[in-house]
Amino acid sequence: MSTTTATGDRWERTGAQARSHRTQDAFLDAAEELFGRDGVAHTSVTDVADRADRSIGSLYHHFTNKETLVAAVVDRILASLESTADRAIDPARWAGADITQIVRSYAASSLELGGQRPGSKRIIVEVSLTDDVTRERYRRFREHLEDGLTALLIDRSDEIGHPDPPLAARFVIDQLTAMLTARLDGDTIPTQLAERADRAFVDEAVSSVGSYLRLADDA
Amino acid sequence: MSTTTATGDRWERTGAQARSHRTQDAFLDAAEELFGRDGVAHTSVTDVADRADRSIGSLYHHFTNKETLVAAVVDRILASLESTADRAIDPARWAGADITQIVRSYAASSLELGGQRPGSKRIIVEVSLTDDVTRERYRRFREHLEDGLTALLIDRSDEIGHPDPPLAARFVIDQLTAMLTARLDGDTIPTQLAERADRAFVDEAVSSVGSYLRLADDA
DNA sequence: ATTATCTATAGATCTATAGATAATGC
DNA sequence: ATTATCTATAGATCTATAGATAATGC
Repeated sequence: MSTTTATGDRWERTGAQARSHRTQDAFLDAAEELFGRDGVAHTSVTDVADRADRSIGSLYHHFTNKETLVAAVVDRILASLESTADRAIDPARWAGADITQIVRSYAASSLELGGQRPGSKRIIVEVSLTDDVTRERYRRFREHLEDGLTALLIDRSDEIGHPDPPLAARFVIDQLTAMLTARLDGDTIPTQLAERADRAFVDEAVSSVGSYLRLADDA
Repeated sequence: MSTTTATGDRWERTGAQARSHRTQDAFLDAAEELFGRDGVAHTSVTDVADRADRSIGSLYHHFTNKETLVAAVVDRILASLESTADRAIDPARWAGADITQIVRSYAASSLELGGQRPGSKRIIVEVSLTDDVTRERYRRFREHLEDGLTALLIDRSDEIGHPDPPLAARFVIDQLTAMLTARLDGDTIPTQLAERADRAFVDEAVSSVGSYLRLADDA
């Protein structure tokens, strides 16, 4: 029947032929694009098949139902985010770097990654509305990323002039994440944050972090 | 036929009987609740009629189609937000208040209002995805609110130690708005911002604003 | 021989309407 | 007399399947 199986409502690729692999990717690419642009609920499986230049019958050969297709798209997005986050918070990567460098790099690369795939987050947020598994996995991803970044800052407590370094580190990462989210959401929160050029925005964000933490070279 | 007319795709109440008024409110209340909880796309007009304890025929007597019902709900939400914002940024209201008081009040009342109706924003964001008029109106609302708040701060430039008060005021309002948004989105961005108690969060946000602006009583 | 794809369509769900019945208020 | 409401259902749209045809790779 189908070459996909739902393991605990999740998705697993089990295609045999090389053609199968290409077709599944074509469906996933088409689905991700349309889901991100028009929303999952407003995109029909027929739309996805048309966009992928394949038939609706072929789509249902590869995916049990629309839910499975959505889960596959979500899984691909989250897996990519998770691996990026793992690399970003690896202490070894930041050996020798100071807080300003870490913060600047986090802000700049978030904007770059988020700007490349603006629909990804929209998909995750929409699916999370009704799917507990996705909501929880997304929450864990962000928690993992923020915890890792906070730890990088706490490891550099000697640079922090704020009287409570652990609390200040945590707050500053939350604050920065909120600003990056606002800026990346664009249509959702399009204020001055969205209008200012990326570089100027990062500069001001880094400066704000520095003054709140009372970094050594700031005093 | 119908007692609603679509004026430029917008909605106008034209009910005659007292009963009509009550029924329209019942439909709007039911729709707002379900739209906010399950999403507009996942809520059928039948769901709305059932929730309002009225028939589908009655719903279509009052609203031309689902789109008109959605527009009516959106209009009610935005009108409420707009009037709240107008009151919040009235300079007369803040005569004698300093920056810290303004910022604290903005943060506290945003959290209070947003917490009362968590679904409102979700509805606006979902509708904005496909409706240009709503997206633009929501953007204008936020721009108006942020411009007003920024002006209140700039009027108090003598309190600001930052070398560029207009830029600093603008940045700080953006930053604060981003944090409030993150906190209110709860499920969307549930990190430490969401876990900390409202009062502690407001305290830390106000303190952060103070240190970035280099407020007089902070130096 | 097995796997992938296509066309055609069944089945489910949702929006919207028609026409009959009930309530309102002059 | 006018307005509001209800029941029943038509019409549109979407998901999913059946069965025939084409391509793959041992």
